[in-house]
Amino acid sequence: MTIRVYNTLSRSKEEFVPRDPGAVAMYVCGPTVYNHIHIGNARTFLTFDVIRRYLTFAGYDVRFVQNVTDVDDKIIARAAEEGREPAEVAADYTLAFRQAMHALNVERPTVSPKATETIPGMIAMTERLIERGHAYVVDGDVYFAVRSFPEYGKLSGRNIDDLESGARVDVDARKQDPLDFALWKAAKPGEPHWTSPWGEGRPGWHLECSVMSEQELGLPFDIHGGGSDLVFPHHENEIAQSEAATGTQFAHYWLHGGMLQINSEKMSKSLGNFTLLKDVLAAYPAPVLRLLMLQTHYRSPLDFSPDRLDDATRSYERLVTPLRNLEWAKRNRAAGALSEATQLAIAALEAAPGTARQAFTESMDDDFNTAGALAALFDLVRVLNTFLEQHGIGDNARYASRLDEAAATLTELLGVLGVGVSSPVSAAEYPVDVLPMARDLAGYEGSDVRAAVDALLAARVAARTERNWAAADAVRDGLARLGFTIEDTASGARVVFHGRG
RNA sequence: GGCGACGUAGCCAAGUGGCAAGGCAGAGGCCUGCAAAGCCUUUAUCCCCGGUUCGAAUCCGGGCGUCGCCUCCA
Repeated sequence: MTIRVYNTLSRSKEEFVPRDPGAVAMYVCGPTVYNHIHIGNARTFLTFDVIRRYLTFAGYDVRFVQNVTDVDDKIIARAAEEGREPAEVAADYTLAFRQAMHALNVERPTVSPKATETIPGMIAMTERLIERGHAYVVDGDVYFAVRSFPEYGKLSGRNIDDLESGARVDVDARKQDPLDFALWKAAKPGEPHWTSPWGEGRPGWHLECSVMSEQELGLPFDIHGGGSDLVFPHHENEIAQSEAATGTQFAHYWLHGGMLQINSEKMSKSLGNFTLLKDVLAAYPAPVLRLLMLQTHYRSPLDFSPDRLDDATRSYERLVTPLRNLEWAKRNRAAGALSEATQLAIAALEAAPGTARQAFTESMDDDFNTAGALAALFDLVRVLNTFLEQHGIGDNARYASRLDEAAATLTELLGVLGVGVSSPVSAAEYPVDVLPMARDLAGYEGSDVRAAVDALLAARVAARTERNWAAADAVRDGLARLGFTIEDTASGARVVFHGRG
């Protein structure tokens, strides 16, 4: 199997060949911890989580490095606003970031270095750059000289002269060239600072990624990822620093995720049109948000709206319902009157997992086409649903094992996308409001929510047997108000709790 | 102004030379007391105009429209 990836550096899809056979070294730019992350940030982290998971699924041993920028102008500004120490602000939002990533089911990086723990390496790289004539000192600041690196602009496809004609670069008379950027900044009073050969100061933003990736992965490493808004200047500057300092290629494959948009406009903190990840996850399960984002290719823009989250909720239901139906069918195996499956139906079921796996893999191999991969899973769902619809599970173990294989494949491949399918809500989380309802409608006097729901279902069965539709529907409507849906099956009624009424 | 993406059904979206995936919504049917879940059927002159080709959503040229980067930004 050959994986092809779109490389920003070459502007084309290339066959992915890692530096070391069987292993992948990847680096993804992490957050600057001055606020909670928004769902645009989350999209990028989700994208690279899926890429990492897929590479692992494909058999690679993935070393995944992601920095935390915990010293920066915005953190200092935020701390000043709140009358706190920058380190405190950074620590709080670092924790919040890790919690949010956990909630989104993003796997933890192999290593997650902090900028403040990488200061000696950054000073060393700055010294190397000065020695090699790529950087210069002015009043305690150190700047990288872009004109000293002839390949400057190769990632973003621009040249220094074009950039300068844009007239939006700041004019600082102390710089040799307006595009020169800070490797080291002299600290102003009250700012976090470290001792350096150029006086007390703090590192520039771009430097940490160059240093950490080299320290943790070695050069050149395989994959460098981030949002497409980091291509210029951040990633361009990383390349300039690292390659000027080492004379070695920095990273082989540059992968960039598309922007999340609101009303066709980029979501960003400066525009103020952002939604925080933690707020979305408070209202929708993580798999739903993941599914929404994975239905679009990672490099395309994705317009976000609550309506789309609702659509994704239904898509998610479609993916997990067959798993629920299969479990139900197994539990009630003896109860249902089940037809003998035809050879054709058995053949279809038998072929489905392999077909799905192949289609999934082919899509993912093609630059991580998650939308295509999901289509393969929906096709598998249809086969599973159709078989269960027409034949049930039967007592025949041949069906059971084939159904189990199909379900296991579905679960496994969803897992590669990080879309969890563990039973959404356990009975323990049923609302206590079912108790008074069960007392009124079913005469249930206990305090066990699960038993209360069972009693309500039994009362409804009794009412239906008597053709007392009003009583039966009172149970159904009452449960619906509490967030339960009743599903009548060939082997009895069951409830599905959605957690929201 | 420079550089770069994108425009496929009511909505979202995959597909980059050979009869247009998938999801959501809608319509009809099956099942149901009515529902829910599920199954079956059904919904596209691929932004416009030229060109290349036996054949174009796909390649080339020109329009129109939308977005991103060029400043902190995932």
